[in-house]
Amino acid sequence: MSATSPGPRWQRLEHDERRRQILACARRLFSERNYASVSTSEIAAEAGVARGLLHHYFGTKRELYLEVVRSMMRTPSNPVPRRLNDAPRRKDDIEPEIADSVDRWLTMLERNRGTWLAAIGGRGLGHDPEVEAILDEAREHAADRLIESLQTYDPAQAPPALRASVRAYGGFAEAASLEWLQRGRLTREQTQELLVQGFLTIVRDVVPAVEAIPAADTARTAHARR
Amino acid sequence: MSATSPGPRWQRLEHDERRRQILACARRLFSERNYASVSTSEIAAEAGVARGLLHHYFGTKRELYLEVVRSMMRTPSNPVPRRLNDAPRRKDDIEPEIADSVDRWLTMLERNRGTWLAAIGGRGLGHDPEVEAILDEAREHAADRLIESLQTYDPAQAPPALRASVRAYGGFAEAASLEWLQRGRLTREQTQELLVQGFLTIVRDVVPAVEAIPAADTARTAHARR
DNA sequence: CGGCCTAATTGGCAAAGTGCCAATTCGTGC
DNA sequence: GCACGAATTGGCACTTTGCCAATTAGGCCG
Repeated sequence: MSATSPGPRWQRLEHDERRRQILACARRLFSERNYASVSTSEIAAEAGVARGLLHHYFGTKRELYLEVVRSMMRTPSNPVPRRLNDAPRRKDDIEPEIADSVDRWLTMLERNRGTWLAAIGGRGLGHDPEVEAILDEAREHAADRLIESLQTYDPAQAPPALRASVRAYGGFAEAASLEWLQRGRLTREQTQELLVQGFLTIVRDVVPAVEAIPAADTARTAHARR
Repeated sequence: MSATSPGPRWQRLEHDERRRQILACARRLFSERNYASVSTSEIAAEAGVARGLLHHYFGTKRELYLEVVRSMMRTPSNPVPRRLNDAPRRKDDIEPEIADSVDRWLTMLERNRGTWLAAIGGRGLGHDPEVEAILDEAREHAADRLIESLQTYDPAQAPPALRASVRAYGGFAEAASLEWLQRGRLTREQTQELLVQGFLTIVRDVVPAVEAIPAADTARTAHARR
């Protein structure tokens, strides 16, 4: 702060290093708030550089943002089995490998929790709590209706694990519908079959297996007695 | 433009009607491009009103945007069974009702294709092709690895329906993981079971049923028609 | 050791966008 | 027909973004 010291007013960094530093700051800010409410001045201040420098390195605010999205996507979004060794086997014999790959993937999620939630959770970068809340409410409502149709639980008192499973099926249904409407890799008839059979097997076979596992016993699940 | 005609320079509309008109214009623009690249001036021009009027009706650009999101969410995101009539029945007996509800839901999707794709497709409003492309590439890559692990097809030559089903499972996995990491309705053990059993039943039981249905003859058949 | 030379970095300017409010204009009711 | 209220406009102040010329750090060569 003392203007008497004749030291350099700013430090010169190597190209890649400065770039990484700015990117890291932008990444943190974009993870917390949505695109529009993060200003380039703010990112520059966070990185301790002049605003013009961002443009020198990334061109425009949008390009910087896209770079952030790319860096986030380095962490996978699905369980990805490690290359299976040796001989081909029957499909119904792959359970151990799948279980293993899912396990490794979940461990990865636990470690990169923050990053993954910022990238995938909250639907794409630019984390926008209000928009999220609106979408979530609609999905939760759909889940209620689906639970109702099972005629086993009152939606308000269904075990959290069941509700979560139904929400997972919702993700399944949305993705399948996109494949039909947007990418055309499914016909309508195939989509229908996928959704119906998917629902039945999940409800009939998968959910009971999940419910057999002890639930988290936090306050939230207290009312959903074992 | 002729200043000679003494007619009113602008027309006065009833509160709700003007509001709906502006909302419709905003909705169209926000469906086509992302939030930041749509300006309030543009929306106002589209609606044929002064920019200040938007603020009179909606406060800020962001509030207008949130209103658009809400209006989009009136169309459901999941198949929602109609209230099941009469007596309770066993879970394994509900297939007809589920099939029916899925069918009605798919019909609704066909009718509201544009709206639904804008709201759900591309993950949330603010349709951003570049961001979408980045996320899609990551998910497609994960699907490749998953297909590899089945040791039945080379990922590059897998039938579109299989690839689509795997992508649907990806949606399932992401939603389940959010339930664990974000909402805490699943324990890690439950998530593991859900993902493993979900994968096995989908691959073992659902995919074969889907593949038994004739595929679209060309890759983009369904996609190409408007 | 000292000046030069390149490239990193800054600071400021112009254009565009947003929020807001006072002034204006339409239309209805008295 | 006139006044009053609500709808609508237009413009002002402020923030943000994109850009570029000027400045300065710090390595290199003599």
